[in-house]
Amino acid sequence: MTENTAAAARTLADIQPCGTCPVRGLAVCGVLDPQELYALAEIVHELHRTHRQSVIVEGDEADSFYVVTGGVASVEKLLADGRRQVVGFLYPSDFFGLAIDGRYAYNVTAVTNLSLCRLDRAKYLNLIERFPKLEHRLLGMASDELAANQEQLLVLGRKTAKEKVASFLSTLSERSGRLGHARSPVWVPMTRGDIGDYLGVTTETTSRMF
Amino acid sequence: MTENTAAAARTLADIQPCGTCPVRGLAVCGVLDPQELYALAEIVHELHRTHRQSVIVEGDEADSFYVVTGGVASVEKLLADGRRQVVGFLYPSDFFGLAIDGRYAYNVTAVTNLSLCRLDRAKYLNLIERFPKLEHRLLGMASDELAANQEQLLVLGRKTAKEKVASFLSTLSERSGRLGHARSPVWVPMTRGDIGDYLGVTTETTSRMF
DNA sequence: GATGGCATATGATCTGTATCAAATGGCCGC
DNA sequence: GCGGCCATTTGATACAGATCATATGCCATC
Repeated sequence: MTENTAAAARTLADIQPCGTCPVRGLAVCGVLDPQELYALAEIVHELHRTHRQSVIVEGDEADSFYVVTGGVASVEKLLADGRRQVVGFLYPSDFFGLAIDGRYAYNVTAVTNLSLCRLDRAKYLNLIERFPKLEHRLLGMASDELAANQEQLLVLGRKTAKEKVASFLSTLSERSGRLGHARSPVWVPMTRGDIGDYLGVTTETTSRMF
Repeated sequence: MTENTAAAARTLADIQPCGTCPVRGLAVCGVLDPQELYALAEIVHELHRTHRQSVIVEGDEADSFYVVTGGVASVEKLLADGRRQVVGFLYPSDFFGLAIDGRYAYNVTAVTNLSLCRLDRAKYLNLIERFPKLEHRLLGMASDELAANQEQLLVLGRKTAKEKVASFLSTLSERSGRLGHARSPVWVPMTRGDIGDYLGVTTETTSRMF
């Protein structure tokens, strides 16, 4: 791969914004080679959010897929009386936008300053038909997410508050490592309230366990 | 569709065991038309289990996919000290076998008498290359499962014991409807212990809430 | 530099569910 | 038909974590 880097970089730099995307290798996009990447870059729109701004809202018509390119977001579900469950945190290279019956079943909200790519759903489905490996990759990522969710079910259902916080920190640490950052100390951008709502405990309990 | 049924049935009856499978339309297999189904039927092995027998064990090498054709199974994760979290219940037409790093991350155990199809993973992946719609369907089913798991995270993290049992029963009822059975009364084949381990409460609490 | 709004921390009390303990009833094997 | 094994139910008590209350510190805004 080394001898190709210089040539590939010249080509890639021309494909905007995807060619120079910092998370291309890790995201769905990583399976496309440079000439295929053109097709993707054509349907990509960049967008940005700041703390607490929402990206998608439960019940919205699901017309897009998204990839996080920078910052952290939370995926959350709400109960009618205001109780909130944070279902997961999204980091650079994570995607979201899968839907049930054409609608999103969760909110996605910016935790920090957030950069995203939006992909028009119909155009993306077209692309998938041209490049089946995109769908293969998507299934792989969905499968990973499924496993992570199952692990989180174990945490929520069967662990004590202290164990929950420990699991949370160790997951953050592991993810930090996967993204190429230090495994320790970990950067914890979300509030105690966010963490509590992720772990199924209160803000106070979260604070005490830290 | 009506005028084709007789002709198709003659053809389908020849494709064993898939042609006469009771859940073919609902499972992954539903996207294949009769001549494609031959290819699937060739790699399918049927197997059976009874109450409490295990199908796959956490850590096993993930060399197969499975489809439930009859009965109910539980998907569970264990902690070293024996605490158990039931991550979901599998009904006819459900599939399982997705893996992380080539190994299963959960146990699957028969709740009732259970019938399954086993698909050799490598052969199945070959089939997916021949019929990309198989992968598309798999992604759709994984996406549904993801949504169900997120809903369950909300239940485990934020609902009271009484609400948990209510959610459980209403999910069972809905699933029963989707499989073409009565929505009420619901058939509850799993023990109070299984339900408790699914809802993150004890057997006693489950019993009291019923 | 004062003011208001959050996030966090920490203390006191309350409560939902766990835990411990029997009792009951159904089912299977002998 | 009897004995033993489970699943389930029900009761009494304990405790982890919720709830309520207050304090502290940090910014952002004026």
